[in-house]
Amino acid sequence: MDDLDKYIVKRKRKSKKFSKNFEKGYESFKIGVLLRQAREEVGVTQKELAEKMSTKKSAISRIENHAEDIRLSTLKSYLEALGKTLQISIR
Amino acid sequence: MDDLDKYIVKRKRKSKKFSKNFEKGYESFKIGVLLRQAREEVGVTQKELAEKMSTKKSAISRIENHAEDIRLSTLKSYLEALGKTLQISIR
DNA sequence: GATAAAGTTAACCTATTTGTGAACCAAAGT
DNA sequence: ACTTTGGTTCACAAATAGGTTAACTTTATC
Repeated sequence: MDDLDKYIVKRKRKSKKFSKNFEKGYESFKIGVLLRQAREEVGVTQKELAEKMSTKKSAISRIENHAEDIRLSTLKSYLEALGKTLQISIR
Repeated sequence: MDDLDKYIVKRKRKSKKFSKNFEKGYESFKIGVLLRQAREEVGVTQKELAEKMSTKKSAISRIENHAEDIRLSTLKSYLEALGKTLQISIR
């Protein structure tokens, strides 16, 4: 079981809402996890990232956990602050 | 000169703002053009698309021309209404 | 087990996106 | 010339994302 799986099990225990959203496969949730993974890969804290994005750590946490939707510009800026880029394509 | 090029030349003639945004390479603009291309490829009108998205043709036009930013969910629903899917990846 | 660092959540407020209706333009067909 | 169809733009209302602060929890470190 990898780290992501562990994390999911843990969150499911803690939060009914999280669990339900996860079953439904909400995009919102998935993008949050993707972003968190990207951040942890780079090894930067929410606070550090927040500073680069000129916002607060609480906003980062919200994006990674709660946020129902996200603007494209926010997505881009989150990733660019990590030195990554967003690839978008249409299939 | 392909259709996209022709379209861009035409819009530049008509609109200073469009032209300036295009030079700057705003994401917002590019995504609109991408979406319009996808729609035209499928051969559906703004009105038809709007109906599938439960919205109005004016909203579609705004997304394709004006919109400065867009929500991920809106992007997804636009494309899904065309029978396409959005691929997102992080580099 | 106290302290600090990292993360979560809630509340409030503001900014922005999206819904909507109406007026308008251009092109195409009648 | 009139009508229809597709598209654009504006103005206003409604919905929602994001900024901010503060209190709280968790985890790590001493």
